[in-house]
Amino acid sequence: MLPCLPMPDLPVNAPYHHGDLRAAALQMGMERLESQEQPDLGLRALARDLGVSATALYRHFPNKDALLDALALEGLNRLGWHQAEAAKAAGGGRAGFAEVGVTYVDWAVKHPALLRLIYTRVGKVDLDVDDSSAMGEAFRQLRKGIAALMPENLGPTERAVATLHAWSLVHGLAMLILDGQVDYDPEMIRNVVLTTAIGQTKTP
Amino acid sequence: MLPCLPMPDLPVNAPYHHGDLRAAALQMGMERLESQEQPDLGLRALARDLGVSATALYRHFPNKDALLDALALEGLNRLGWHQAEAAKAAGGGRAGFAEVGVTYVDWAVKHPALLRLIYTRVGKVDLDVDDSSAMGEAFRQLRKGIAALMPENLGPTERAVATLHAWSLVHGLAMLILDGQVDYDPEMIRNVVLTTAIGQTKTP
DNA sequence: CAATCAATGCTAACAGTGTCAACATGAGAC
DNA sequence: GTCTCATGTTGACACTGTTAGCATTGATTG
Repeated sequence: MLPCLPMPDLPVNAPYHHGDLRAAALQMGMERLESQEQPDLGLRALARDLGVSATALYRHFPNKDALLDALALEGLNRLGWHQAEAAKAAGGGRAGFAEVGVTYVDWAVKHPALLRLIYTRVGKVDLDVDDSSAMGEAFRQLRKGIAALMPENLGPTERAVATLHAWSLVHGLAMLILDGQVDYDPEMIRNVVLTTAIGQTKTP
Repeated sequence: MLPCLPMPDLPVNAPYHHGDLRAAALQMGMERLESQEQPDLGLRALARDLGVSATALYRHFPNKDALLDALALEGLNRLGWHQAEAAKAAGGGRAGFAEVGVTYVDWAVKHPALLRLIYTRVGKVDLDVDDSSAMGEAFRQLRKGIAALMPENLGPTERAVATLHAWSLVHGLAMLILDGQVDYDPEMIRNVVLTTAIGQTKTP
């Protein structure tokens, strides 16, 4: 019910004359991503609510896509950090593994617009070419975090398969819940994640 | 290189005086979804290339969303039909199950824009309220097709868990491939899908 | 301290979009 | 033959992303 957040202490950094517009724009975009399901991230709309001209943002982002990429990167870093924390807290073993999966889905449910933005944006970045991009690096870290949960007695390919399996599973689960295909039930998710035989090979 | 497709035999149905514009619009939208990764489905752009006025489409669709919904529904029906065919051809057992999973991912790779549209659109439809919508029905059928692949000696809840697991897995796999996170390798996918223990319960 | 310069912001404008209201056209029904 | 309703068109409004050119300000020099 607070139409305008009353804290005046938002100058995160004030290196230039009117305030840190770039940080302010990212913060406002992030707030919208957190509070609305389908946030309006238009340049003009953002600039208007920031009390600034329509084209002022072009001094900080080359175009709209760059702004969205920056927001997606920030979201990806938050997700990666959150997952790392969960993995640390849950410990190893199947139970801990399931817990981390539940954590992923839980985060997705709590930040639906942000997760959608992440996976919308990362699809448009050419990760093969711009391999050293911040986006690619953040994703590599996320994947590494998932791989770290795997049992240690696996070969490299088995490990890769298991990592891909886990990632696909929780990601698909999150997407289906976000799209309203499945109700969000942590117990159900725990069961689904546990329905995985790590290390099983292809021999039928 | 054909600016105007020269086949005059596109009157799928010609009940009114200028031709079946609705069908023509859907056909053109579908062609763009099939041939381009990020197709331009704007109303004006479509109307222009259809040789028709910008607002003519409003006689057939209440707004842009309705057009996109219609395209998504058509895509969903095609996907469901394709999956049903694959399930019929693959037969039962773990191998057949994996084959159907590979088929799903394969379809997604071949129709990336269409699959994205489907899952973008279905998220905006309120399936709880409009439960009898064509979209909801098509999705229910897809889910039913997946459930039919499960072994028959499972209880209803185990069946639900296994179905959700399978659906999440292939959907997440498809999304990760579409987003460039994972290379498309059918053998890899087969392995990942096989890394699933159907019927395993939650007891650790 | 004063002058310069680059960073930052503003205005005006262009092309494009979705959407509405009002008007025109034509095919089929009486 | 006339009427009517479905279909298509024109014009307009409020948006959007983006660019070019001009204004301002803070910091960096001499």
